[in-house]
Formats: sequence, structure tokens, C-alpha cells
Amino acid sequence: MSDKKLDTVRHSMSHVMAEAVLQLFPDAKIAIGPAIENGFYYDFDLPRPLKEEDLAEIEERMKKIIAAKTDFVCKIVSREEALKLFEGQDYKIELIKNLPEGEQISVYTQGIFTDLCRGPHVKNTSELNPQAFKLLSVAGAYWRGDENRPMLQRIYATAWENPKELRLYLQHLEEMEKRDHRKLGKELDLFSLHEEAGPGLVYWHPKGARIRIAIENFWRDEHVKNGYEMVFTPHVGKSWLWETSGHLDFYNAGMYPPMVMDNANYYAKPMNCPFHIMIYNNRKRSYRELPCRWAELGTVYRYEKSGVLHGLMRVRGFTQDDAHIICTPQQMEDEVLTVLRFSLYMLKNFGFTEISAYLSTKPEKSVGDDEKWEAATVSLKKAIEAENLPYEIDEGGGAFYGPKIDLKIKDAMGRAWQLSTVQFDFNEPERFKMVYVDQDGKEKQPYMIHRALLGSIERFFGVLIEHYAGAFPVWLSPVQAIVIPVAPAFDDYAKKVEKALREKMIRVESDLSDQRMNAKIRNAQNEKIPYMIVCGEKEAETNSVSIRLRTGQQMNGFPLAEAISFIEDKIVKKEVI
RNA sequence: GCCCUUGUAGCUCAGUCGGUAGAGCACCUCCAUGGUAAGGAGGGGGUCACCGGUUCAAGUCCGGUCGAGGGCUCCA
Repeated sequence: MSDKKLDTVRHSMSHVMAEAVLQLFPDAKIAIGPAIENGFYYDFDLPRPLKEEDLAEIEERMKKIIAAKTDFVCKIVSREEALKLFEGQDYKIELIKNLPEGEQISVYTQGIFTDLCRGPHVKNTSELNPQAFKLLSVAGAYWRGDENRPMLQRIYATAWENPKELRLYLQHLEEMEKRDHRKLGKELDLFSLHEEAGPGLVYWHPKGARIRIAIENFWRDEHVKNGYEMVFTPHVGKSWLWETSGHLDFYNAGMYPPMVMDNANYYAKPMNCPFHIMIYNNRKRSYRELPCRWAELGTVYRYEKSGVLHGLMRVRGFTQDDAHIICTPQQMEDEVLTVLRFSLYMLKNFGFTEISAYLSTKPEKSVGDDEKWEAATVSLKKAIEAENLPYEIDEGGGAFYGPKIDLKIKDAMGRAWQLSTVQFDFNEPERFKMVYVDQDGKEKQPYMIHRALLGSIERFFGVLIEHYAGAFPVWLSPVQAIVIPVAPAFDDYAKKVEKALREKMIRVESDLSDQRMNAKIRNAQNEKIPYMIVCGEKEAETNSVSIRLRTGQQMNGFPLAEAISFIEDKIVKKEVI
């Protein structure tokens, strides 16, 4: 079945669902019910909130409606007829009134249900498979997405061509649940959040911290190789900074409220840029020192609304892998291309190979002259094309201060995540009066580029957990190897093996607990430790080890030295296992 | 922020009709000395999120607060 046909099926299903709901609640007011990715929804204004049991009831009624094999009949009506037809259906009336003058109005009827609809639909409900859909959840949704309008009840459902596809999709949902970083974060003891200590603020446990350190070490090394300097800046700053940057005007609601001290307001930083600019403006700069590439793992705080907080993916305190590139107009193009390449290199090293770009251009309200916008946008586009990246252009979707490229990766479950961002800023150089002295002795305004490759470390960590389902590549694994003696008699040999691995900077532990080795294997397996190094009589006698991979594969009788270089090699090559 | 759902031991959860707290895992102690996903026995651990109401009696019913989950919206 083509995607288009499937959409038609899903949309037709939503009409069937609306009919079922109307059977149950004759007074229901109906809103809209489109096909969406993997299914459809319909919004209703109902006399009471829906319960889980209602969904089962609605499903049953839908099956009966489908079994009745009724036609979908399309009819063209005049505006007046339409208004009369939907009398009392306030939402439909509003939709009709908003239709542009002269637009053809069509309604679709199946059974007793008529809906204002552009179509298309299947010809007959017999084309819908009663075994291939499932109502999933009820959620609140504002009419027309406007928080000042009434909150409607939205029923989400999934629908497929046949029961097999439905089953596959439901399995997919289950798998996503298993991979949920909040669940794995708890199970693997990686991080926690504490309501009583502040929502949206992340606590990194020792094992999570090990992973973060591995990420940050790699990140720092690569930045040094790519010509960046590291800087460190404060976590708070007086209102002068944010008045100057404009954040207090534009971004006030997103900032933590200030602390008052010595008659001044100090704000937790929501961005690092003004601080980097302070360093730049600290003295006069020559064109000879540009480009400046200053990087910082800068922790910022933003007052996100409580309802949007979500595990590590959406938090109130997070660390951006931030850098600012300050350069001349002549350097801009090279810098943009280099940043993009660097970004792709980093993402690929973490195992993300499917990457696409989004170029956002000048919005209606913007600062900075058109010439600069044009030059910057061209440089971004050239860079994307030079790297042969698939990309889309979001016309007018840029921030008011400059055009940008966002990179999205696809994870192992096929979900897209926006990670890297490269943004021009024409606002702050102006506001902070940033200049450099050019060859001709005149002061000129530099270009400033903000960029984050991983985005936020917290969010990136969340994406990594879900991408690998907690079974991290060896170089990131909190425990890379665990030594398991088969019996206490071999504890000494196990300790010797552990020491040998630790000396090579391998993150190793040994399990000398009083459990049976079967239990130790099981625990290590549940912890998703890549290498379980089993030591018993045979190994102790020959100075060797037996390795069990977390995949279940076994490599027995490995001479110790060889086993170590085997693991070291996996780490260096950043292999998954 | 709004709508719905939800909150019982560190974790996962049970708790009937309102009668005063349970299991498994984890933890501690002891026994068991073991070859690739759970050896056995015993023990400690809870103001049932919080505040108030109804009742002779509230984990259970009602109201509120806070948090969490699913959405909506927002993310200059």
C-alpha cells in the first residue's frame, strides 16, 4: 500500500472513530481528525473526560461501523448549506467561516456521520481493516493549538494495512519503551533527577559520570586538534550583561529569576555567548588574531515550563558544548565549512551515520543588514553542498539574529534528533560593539558564529542511551570489563588480571562477591558490560583469560596480554563491541 | 502553564467491601566453594507524596497542594 493510500485509510478511520464517539456521546462537539505519522487522531469536546474503558468501547463500535460496509459519500455544498448542516457544531462552523471565499466546500458522509472534509477517503468502510487499528491514548489538546482556546480531548490511534504491520508497530513501541533513557538511567544507575532538589536538574551518578568524562575527553582533544582554545567563564552575571545582550528583553521568561546582591541583580546564565564576548572585548583585537575559536562546556540554566521537562531530553540546567568563532568576512566561508565537517566527524564517532541538515533563513523580523544575511546564508548552503548532505531549507525559519544550520541524526529506532547547530549572530557583535582592527587600520565588526556539536551533554547522553539501548560502545562503557573468578580460590588471579587491565587504563572491576559465577555473569550481562573476563583453574595455570562478550559470544583461552590488546584496540577504534 | 492519568520499602509492584502494611529484587548475617543469565536460610527496612475533610475507624472515600507520566503549547 502506498503511503498516500495508507494516509487515506487512516483519515477514513478517524471519521469512523468520530462516528463511534458520537454514538457514545450524541452531544459531543467534533473538531478535526487528520491522519498523522503511524496513525490518526480526532479532537472532541465531550461532556466528561474519557477513560481507558471508553477506548475499548469506541474500538468495538468502530469495528461494527466498519463491518456495516457503508460508503463514504462526497457532496459539494454551498457555504450556507454547510453552515446549516453543522449547526451547533461550533468548531466546524468556525472552520467553515475561516474558509477563503470561493473555496469549494465538500462534506463526506458514511453511515449516519457527516464531516466537513476535503478528503480523500476510501470508497467503502470495507476497505478498512478492523484488525489493523488500535486506539492508543487520550490527551488534551488546545483547539487550533492555541493555549487561550478551549482544551479538547484528543484520541490518538494507530492504523495499518494489515494486522501484521500493526503488530510490528506495537512491538516497535514496546522496544522504544524498553530503551527509554529514564528507565535505563535508573536500571544502569547512570543519573537521577530530584523533585525536592529542583525539577529539571540532573545528578550524574558515578557510572554516568564515567561516560560523560569519556565524551568530554574526546570532545576536548578533538577541539584542540581543530584549532580551538578552551575558556572558562562564570555561571552568573549581573543584569548589565543581559541588558546589553538583549536577553532580558527577549528572553526574560526563559531565565531563572535573579539573585539580588549588593544592589545588583545576578542571573544564572541561559547562554554562554556574552561571557565569551567579554573575553574578546577585554582588549583591542587585530585581524591578525582572527579567527578566534573559543570553546567551553558551559552549563546554562533556563526556566523551562514544568510541563515540558522530560528526563534528560528537556531540562532546566544543562551543559552546552559551546563555542564561538569570531572571524573576518573573508574567513567566514572556510570557518563554516570546517565547523560542519568537524560536526559530522564528531557525530560519526558516536555512531550516528544518518545525518541530514536544515538550513533556516532570514525571518521577517530580523537584525543585521541584508548583505550580511545573504553572505552568511550562502556560506552555510555552500558548506552543506560541499559535504553532500541531504538538506531542507526552512525559508524564514532562522532566528532574528542570524541564519543557521541544524543537523539531525537518526537513531537506531529511526527517530530523528536535532543535535548540532551552527548559527550566525548579527545581534550581539552590534550590541556589545565588538570590533577588530583591520589591515587598513580601521575598526570593523567581525562575524560571530555560535555552534554546538552535540547540543547539550545531558540531552546527547539521553540520545546515546536510547540509541544503544544502554549497551554503549566499549570506549564509552562505564565498566569496560569485569573479571569474574569461577570460585574464590581464583580471586588472587582475578585481582592480578584486574590490575593488568587497570594499568592499561581500561575501566575494569572484579566481582569477588560470594555469589555463584552464574549470578555474576547474569549481573554483568544486565549491566551490559562489554567484556566478562572469566578466570578459573585453566586460566590461572596458563596466564590466560576467557572472555564472554555481552552478545553471548565466548573467546576462551586468550593469553592475558593478547586479551588486553584486543580490548585496547576496540577502545581506540571506537567499536561497539 | 493547560487537559487526562498517576504517587504504597532503594527498585518493580500487590493490597478485595474502609478495619490499621505485603511480595519479589536489592541490602545485612550465616551456610554453600562454584566453568558462562538468579544456590539456600534468616534478618533489617514504610508517617502508604504532603495538607485538610468525612467516619468509631482512611493506603482505600472527598477536596486541595506538590511531584511524576502521556499530550498540547513553548523552545528569541
